[in-house]
Amino acid sequence: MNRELLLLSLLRRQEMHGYQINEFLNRDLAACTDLKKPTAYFLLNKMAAQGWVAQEETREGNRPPRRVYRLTPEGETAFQDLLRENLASHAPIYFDDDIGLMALDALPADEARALLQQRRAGLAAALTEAQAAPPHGGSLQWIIQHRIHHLSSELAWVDELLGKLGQVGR
Amino acid sequence: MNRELLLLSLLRRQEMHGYQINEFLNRDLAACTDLKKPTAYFLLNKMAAQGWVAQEETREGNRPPRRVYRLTPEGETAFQDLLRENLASHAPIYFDDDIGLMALDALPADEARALLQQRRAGLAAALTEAQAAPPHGGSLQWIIQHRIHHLSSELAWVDELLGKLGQVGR
DNA sequence: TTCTGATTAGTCAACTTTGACTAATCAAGA
DNA sequence: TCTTGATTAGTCAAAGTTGACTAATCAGAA
Repeated sequence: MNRELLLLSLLRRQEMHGYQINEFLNRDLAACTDLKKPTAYFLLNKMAAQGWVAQEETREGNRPPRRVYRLTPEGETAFQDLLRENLASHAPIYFDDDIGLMALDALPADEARALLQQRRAGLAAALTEAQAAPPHGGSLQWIIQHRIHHLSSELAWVDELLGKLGQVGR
Repeated sequence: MNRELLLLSLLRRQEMHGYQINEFLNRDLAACTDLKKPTAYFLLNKMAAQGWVAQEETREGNRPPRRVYRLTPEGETAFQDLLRENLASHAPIYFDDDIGLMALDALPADEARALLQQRRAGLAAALTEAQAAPPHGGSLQWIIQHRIHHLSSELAWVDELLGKLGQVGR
């Protein structure tokens, strides 16, 4: 449902055509979601069938035609319902990412530590990059701050883990 | 790929039949993954076709027959490859959960805060529950500790957010 | 003038995931 | 004796997701 909410919240601010939506997803939201173009169209069509968004074909000058998507009143209601649900609940926290930790003993301790060091480096790089971006005052500011918060937390966790493994492993 | 890794790491420790696997997923791993029964069978069949796991039908006494899945040598190799990849990389961090924060201004500030308080309460309950479980020494210990770490971090984040919204909102 | 890349529209087949369902055996309670 | 719930096996249609692809217009570079 959160992907519908994302699209509805974009359209709520201003009507957009598909290319615009996908540019926004790729440019501004790439770090925050993995919603991709065919899925976006799939969901837009689904929501159009539900009456949450309306499509209108327009054309300016000789430019390629645009199909503009905008929110209907039903869409606004759905948006508010989804928003309330989204704010009130936290995502279940799954750690597919951590599954390897179930089987740490399958590798030599040295190799496992080296691999986790690689993970650490990747996290540190992502954190540096996220922090380097200029402070953002727009609608994405909370998401960006959460991302930084989370990356810091993950980095601290890997360090803690490496510390514990270091003690045990030698 | 991480779901394959999960199944392979289970089978690596001991061969298992489907019911056992799904019981383990529902009982012990429910908080860590959302891998569900039909997906598990789908992946087991796929990996069987790839030669990573072998199936064998057994029957004890009058009990219903069992189809036992076990790792092949190719499966062991695949397991190690996936494990190395898993340990060395961090999951991309997507915040479908946070999408509502893009549209906070769509609700009265008071209501938004109240909804986030609900989220906070849910996180706090999950954290209490996770911490209440007796310290776990088995293969899940790191995952459980990561879960606790993450829940604490999320709780701190929501508190920080509520603090900032409180200042702005009045 | 031709070619490349941005702008606009998607589509499609293949893959993955899931809620809901079927089917059989056996132990134990009512 | 009958019913319920655990143990064992899944299946299936429907929904969601994605990599790769097509098609048209226009501005600007070569």
